[in-house]
Amino acid sequence: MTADATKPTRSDRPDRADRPDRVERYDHLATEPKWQQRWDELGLYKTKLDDTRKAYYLLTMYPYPSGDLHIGHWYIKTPTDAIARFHRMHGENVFLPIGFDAFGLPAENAAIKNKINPRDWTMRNIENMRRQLRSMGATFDWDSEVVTADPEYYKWNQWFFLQFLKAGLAYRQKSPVDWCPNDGTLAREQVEGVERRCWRCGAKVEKRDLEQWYLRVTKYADELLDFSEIQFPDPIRIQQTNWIGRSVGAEIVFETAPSASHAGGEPLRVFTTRPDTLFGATFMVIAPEHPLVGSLTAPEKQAQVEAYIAKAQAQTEIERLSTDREKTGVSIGADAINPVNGERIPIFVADYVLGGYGTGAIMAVPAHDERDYAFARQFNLPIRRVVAAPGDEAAAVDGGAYSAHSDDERLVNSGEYSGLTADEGGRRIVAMLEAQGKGKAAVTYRLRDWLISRQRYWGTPIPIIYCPTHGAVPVPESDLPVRLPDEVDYEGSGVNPLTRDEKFLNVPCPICGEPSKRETDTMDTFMDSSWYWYRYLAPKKQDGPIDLDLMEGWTPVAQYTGGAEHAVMHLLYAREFTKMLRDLGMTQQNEPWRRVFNQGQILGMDGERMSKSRGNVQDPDELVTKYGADTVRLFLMFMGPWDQGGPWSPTGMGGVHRFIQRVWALAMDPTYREPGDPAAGTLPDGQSQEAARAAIRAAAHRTLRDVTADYEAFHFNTMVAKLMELANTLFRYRGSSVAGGPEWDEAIQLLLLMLAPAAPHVTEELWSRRLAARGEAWSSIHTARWPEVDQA
RNA sequence: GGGCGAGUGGCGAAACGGCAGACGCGCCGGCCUUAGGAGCCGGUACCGGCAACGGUGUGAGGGUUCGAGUCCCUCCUCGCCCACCA
Repeated sequence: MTADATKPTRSDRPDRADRPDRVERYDHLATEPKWQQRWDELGLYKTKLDDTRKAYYLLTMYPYPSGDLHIGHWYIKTPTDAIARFHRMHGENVFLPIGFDAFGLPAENAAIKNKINPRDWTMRNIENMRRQLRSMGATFDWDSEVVTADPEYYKWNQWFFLQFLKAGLAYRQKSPVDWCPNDGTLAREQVEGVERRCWRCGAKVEKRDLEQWYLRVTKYADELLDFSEIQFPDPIRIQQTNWIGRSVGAEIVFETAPSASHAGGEPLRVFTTRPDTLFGATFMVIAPEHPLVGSLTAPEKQAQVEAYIAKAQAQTEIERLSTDREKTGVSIGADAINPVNGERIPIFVADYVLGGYGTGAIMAVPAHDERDYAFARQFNLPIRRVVAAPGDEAAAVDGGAYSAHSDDERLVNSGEYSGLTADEGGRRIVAMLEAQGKGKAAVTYRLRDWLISRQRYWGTPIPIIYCPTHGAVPVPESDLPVRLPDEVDYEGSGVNPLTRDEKFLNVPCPICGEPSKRETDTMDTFMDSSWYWYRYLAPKKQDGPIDLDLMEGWTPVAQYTGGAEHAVMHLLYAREFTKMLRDLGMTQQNEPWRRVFNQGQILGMDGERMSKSRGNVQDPDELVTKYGADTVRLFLMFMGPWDQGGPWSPTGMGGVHRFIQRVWALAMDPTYREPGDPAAGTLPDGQSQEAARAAIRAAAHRTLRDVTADYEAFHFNTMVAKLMELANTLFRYRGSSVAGGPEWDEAIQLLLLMLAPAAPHVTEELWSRRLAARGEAWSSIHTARWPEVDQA
């Protein structure tokens, strides 16, 4: 950068003009836009997808255009950009696309509040975010951009849904939602307080059963537990494993006993992980949602049971599963018969059993399960121990459940199975039940099918038409996309406006032409985010969602980076989606990505999540104007380990800024002697010239070795620290007899190359001056090759 | 409640099981300056000492080891996630 007359820098102010020893200082305001424009003109970051070089697909989670792009977005994107540049310098063909996760609830909230169209709100935010993301000098290939609210994108969500439907991977089922009489379905975050009131109108929130669409992802439960083709950080792998929650046990069929109000003989299936404790079952518990509750409940218990079910429905699953909560439940006035010994045991309905897990019913063994124990104590039910260590058989169970079983324990009080080990006894009991058709070995999962229906406007319409004679009819593929109407009137309420939109609603049945109604639910936005990186490869493709040839060459994605808050949901849904694509025959791939890294999250200065409503967002624009994009980039990498995050604090930004100025000074003016340095111009510790030259060379190559390793391991904070150390070392030699010599020159060259991925503008500027000074033709530092370590 | 992480100077943080605190901020001192909220050099874990040096130190308590910030157990505190926020 040459001194610009319109923008005086510190060094060329008039009162400085008489100071010839002053070094020209780096002016980010002039330099950064200049190079950004140059890179754009040269198309430096447009990826040729059909190139033969080694492909490196680097994917960063696309942002939600919330309208408050904050420093946290930069914290995510900046190191990713540095990784891209690092790989380019290794000669790889790097693809780093970007897009926007444009559907979702916040746009609707803003629309209702401010009476604007969600599309306008979203697109305005996207426009601003594009500008901000460009200002950081990131190497995104904008030609590949994807916006999920674009009909050309969501059309393919609909297409995928229809394929899944055909393949039997999608189905419709009733399931409960949180419902407000004024605002319709509510998200969890829209239900406030223990009172469970609507955030918008304060009305009491109810549960309502709606017909909703599911994707059959539980089909992949076992396969999802296999992580051999995907490198996850350990915590993510563990969280997904727990989420899928594979339990091995048995399904056992109890029968209801005859009573005054009931003939009996009705099968009641339970799942248990401990079939060995079947003789210890002293009662049975069914979930409030269990389909047989109504028919089994004795008339005199009816009122009590109904009241209990109503109460249970007002609670969240998290509350229901809380183990330190007092157990509640009511007897339904019916008994079940234990298939192993014919014993009659009472049936209760209790909320600690969930309708959605296992069979929605359990055999309760209070001696060997903590929850059953607590319930038994609460209701004075018998507790019978059936597993014990030798000599311990008679010991009472009163301190709590005794659930551990070790090798020296044997079954007791278990009829002909007494004396066997728990494992052996369990196996034989299951075998016996199986022979009688009263049970079988079984595996259950905590993972549930993916509920994709949302009672919202701002999402992908589910392409179904309900005909009075033909039922749920898929929209023909040729009629896709089912477009969201542009005109939308919320009438100040959260209720999905599609349900009132006559033009949208009324269509003929595709089969018979009779007047029919469109589905008004839209899709979960996790659907959008489950395949967007495939679309990046051919975002304008008209005749299909994905270019399958490019897909084979570029995916699985080499590296995916994003926030740890997505550990289970997005990162699991997307894996499921890829497996479904495979089962549709579109690909052979089993996993969407090869390697995933999770960065930490930048919180506000108050330690809370950054959001406009909390008023704790840090706007990156101010910082860029003040310090320059390079300083902000470097600071974000330097502040701590990338996977850690933490509260935002700009303290220390000045130190990074100073480092950049020092690099500038080293490269621009090696022979300058600092007047404030008593040792300026002398070699440290009375070193000989030869020793000094060797020391410079050793420092540069040692740094290269360490910095290369740090880039590879995403240890950006120590990478910056090591470059600072090298700069400090070089500063000790600045102005001395070795400064400007060949070893010095090599060290400067390495320093610039190593810094280039992290601080692309200042290094490009210094690089261009360096080439000019040598009379060499210009070429971008970002196309230079990463240097080789020479540890001579 | 459950799952997953994290606790190290005044602050952000370093540290293959091997001299704890690299690097940076802040602070203190010096230099250079008409000037300094610029730049440069030096110091800075804590307690004691002018100093050499001595003692104490990685949330608390136990354990493994020749040796533990690091590995194991118990506990405390904080953060993230728990299926309609994305």
